[in-house]
Amino acid sequence: MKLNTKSRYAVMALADMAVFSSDDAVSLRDISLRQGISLLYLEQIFLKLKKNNIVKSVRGINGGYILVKSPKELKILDILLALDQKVKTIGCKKNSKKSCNGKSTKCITHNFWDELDIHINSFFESKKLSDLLKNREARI
Amino acid sequence: MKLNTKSRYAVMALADMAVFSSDDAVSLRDISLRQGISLLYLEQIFLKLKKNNIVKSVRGINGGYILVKSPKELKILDILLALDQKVKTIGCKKNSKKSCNGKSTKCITHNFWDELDIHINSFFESKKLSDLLKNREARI
DNA sequence: TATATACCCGACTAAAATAGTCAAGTTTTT
DNA sequence: AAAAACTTGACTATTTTAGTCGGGTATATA
Repeated sequence: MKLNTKSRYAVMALADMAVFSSDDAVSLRDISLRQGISLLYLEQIFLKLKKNNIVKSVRGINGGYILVKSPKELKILDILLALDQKVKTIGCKKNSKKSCNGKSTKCITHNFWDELDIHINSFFESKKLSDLLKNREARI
Repeated sequence: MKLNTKSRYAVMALADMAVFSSDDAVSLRDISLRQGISLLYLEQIFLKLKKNNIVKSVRGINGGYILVKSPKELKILDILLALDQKVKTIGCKKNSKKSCNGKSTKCITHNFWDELDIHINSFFESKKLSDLLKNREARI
């Protein structure tokens, strides 16, 4: 049970932007160098972040990306959703279109998975990007 | 971010055992029929549950499996651990042997993933098998 | 206005994980 | 003896993941 790298790198990259924020756009090249994430991969990730209005882009020679919201307002959940990272443990059986059929023995675990989803989602909902920056060491 | 089927089926199967508990062992054949899970697959799952002392087996013609602990004492976490289902979101980068190297910018997200793990693990730690049975409908 | 920088975007692929099956047992009750 | 049920390792097809590739487009600055 783990988050995929796209989600993790997205959070990492946005945290990087928050740390190195200025009025200027932050280029993927800089993030790539600082965080050790492939530039090509970052492009793919930021495409989704842009589509989901987490960042906006500035094209051209001094271009890059800018956070749409302040780190204090940006929920981690929004980042994960932008990367299609649904927190879904899946109820009952794998392929059931309807998550439950009528037979209730098959649904013994159903409510439990729902609870788990709520538990995890509320964590991501409560955490803001700025929360990640709090405990880090002062020095770069 | 989801639990694999082995883990989910394990919880489902054990919940089934708890519901249909008696002094006798419960056969995998019965669980398979009731829960619609492949018998062969259940065998693989129960092998691990047995190795990890979640169930004990009774061989022979009226054999099957018996819960080692009562559902009230059996933590969901123990079940997941038996299936190798570590709740590890992975810190920092994928392949780093040491989860952090000295450069602290790379560890911006590190504490956050740790917090997430703790959050999820404490959920599984607090929930017992008996908790799954509470809300289910009275009728089979 | 040339050009380098940086975003844009779909398609592709290798590798790993997952879900599940198969074969060939052993044990125990009736 | 025979049938039910557990035991175990190996095998495989499918799916997912992680990441690359190629060929764009936009724009600031020299």
